[in-house]
Amino acid sequence: MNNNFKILFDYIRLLIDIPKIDQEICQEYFKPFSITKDTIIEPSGKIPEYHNFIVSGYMRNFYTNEQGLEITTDINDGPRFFTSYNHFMHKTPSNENLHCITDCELLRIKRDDVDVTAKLGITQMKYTIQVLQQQLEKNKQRAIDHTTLSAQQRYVKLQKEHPAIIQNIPLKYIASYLGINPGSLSRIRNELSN
Amino acid sequence: MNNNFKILFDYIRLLIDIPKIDQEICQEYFKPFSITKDTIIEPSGKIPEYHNFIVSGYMRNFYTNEQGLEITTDINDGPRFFTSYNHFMHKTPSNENLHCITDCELLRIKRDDVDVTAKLGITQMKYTIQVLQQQLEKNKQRAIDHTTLSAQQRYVKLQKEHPAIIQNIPLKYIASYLGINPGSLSRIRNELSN
DNA sequence: GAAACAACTTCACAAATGTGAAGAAATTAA
DNA sequence: TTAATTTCTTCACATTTGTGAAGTTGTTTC
Repeated sequence: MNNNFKILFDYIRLLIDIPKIDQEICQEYFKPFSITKDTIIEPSGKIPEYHNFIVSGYMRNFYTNEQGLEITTDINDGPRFFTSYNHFMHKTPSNENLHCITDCELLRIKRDDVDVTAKLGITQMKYTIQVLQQQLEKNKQRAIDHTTLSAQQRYVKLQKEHPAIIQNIPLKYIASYLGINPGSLSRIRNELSN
Repeated sequence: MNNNFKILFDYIRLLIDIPKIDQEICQEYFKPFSITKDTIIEPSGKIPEYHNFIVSGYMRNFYTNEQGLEITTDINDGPRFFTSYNHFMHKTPSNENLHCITDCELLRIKRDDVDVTAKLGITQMKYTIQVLQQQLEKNKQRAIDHTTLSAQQRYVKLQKEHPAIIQNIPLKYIASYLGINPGSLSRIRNELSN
C-alpha cells in the first residue's frame, strides 16, 4: 500500500476501525497531491472543491478583514484533515483561504465524490461525528484559552503543545493566530528568553 | 401535543424534517423538567446523565480554575439544546457545571435512552452531524472574536446579538464569559453610555 | 554575490484592561 | 420593612499589549 494511505489510515484508526471495504473506497477516491510552498489551494469566495488530508507540511486558513489585514484563523501540520467543513458540506462560498505555508503532501477527495461515498456507508457518518466532536472541542478550548490566558501564556502554551509549528512557519502567522501584534510577540519572546 | 414538544420540534425543524416515527420516539423518551433558579443540574466530576433541551430560561456552563475562580464558558437561553456533548457522548466525567441561572423549563432525555434511540434511526445521526457543525462554527467564531476584537467590541457584539442575555443574567457571568474583569466591564459600559 | 525584498526585533510612547478597595445599588431573607 | 447579602460601580494606580518607525537580519532573485 502507498505510504501516504498508510498515514491516512493510521490517522483514521485513532478514532475508529476502518472496514476493508471503506479502505478500498478511500483508495479509489482520495488522490495524492503535491504542492509547493506559498500556494492557496482553496481561495475565499469559491465553494471548496476538495476535502484535504495533510500527509506532511504546514497549512493555515486566513481571511482578509475590512482593514485589508490578513487574519490567520487556523494553523495545522500533518497528519490531519484540513478543510473548511462548513462551506465544504453546505456548498457555500468560503470566506477563508486555505494556504500551504510550506511544501505539502496531500491526499484529497472531490466534493462530488464525497457525496457518492457518503451514501455508501455508516462508517463515514460515524467518523464524521467523531471528527466534528474533536474539532468542536479544539475550537472550544481555543476560545477558552483566548478568554482566560494572557498573550504571553497563549504563546507559551502553543510553544509547549506545538513546538514544530513555531519552528517551521513565519512568526507573523503565529502572531495573527494568537491575536498578538507581531511587535508585541517579539517583546514577549525576548522576555521569555531572559 | 404538549406545548413544550411543539417548541422542541419547531427547533429541530430549523435543521431537518422529523419523520412522525421520530417525533413519537422523542415524546416517549424526553421528559419535562422544571428547575428553580440557581441550581446546578449536572455537576463537574460526574458523567452527565441527561441531554438537555432548554424550553425557556437561562443557563450557563462553568468550571473552577486553579485559583478557585469561576470561569463561565458558555451562556445560553432557550429554545436550544445545552449539554456537555463531549462528556455526555464519551461517558467521561465532566469538567464543567451546568447551572440554571434563572428558573428553567427543560425537556431532557437520559443518556441510556439516547443509546437506545441512537440505534433506531439515521435521522438522529444526521441531526447530530448538523448540530455539531453548527456548534463548531459557533465556537470557531467565538475564538476568532476573542482573537480579533477588543473587550469593548466583544461586549457590544454580545449586546447586539443577545440583548436578552445581558438583560436577564448577572453581569459577573457575562464578564467571565467575555473574558473581561467585572470592574473593567463596568467602565466599558459607562463609556458606552456617554 | 549584490540588490531587492520580506521577516523579525527594538524602541518610546499610547491605549486598553487588570487590580483591589471602597462605596452605592439592588436583591434576598428574616 | 429592615437587615443582610450580593451585585455593580467607581477610583487611583499598575500592568499588559498596541502602534508605528527605524534598524537588523535573513532570504530570494537576478
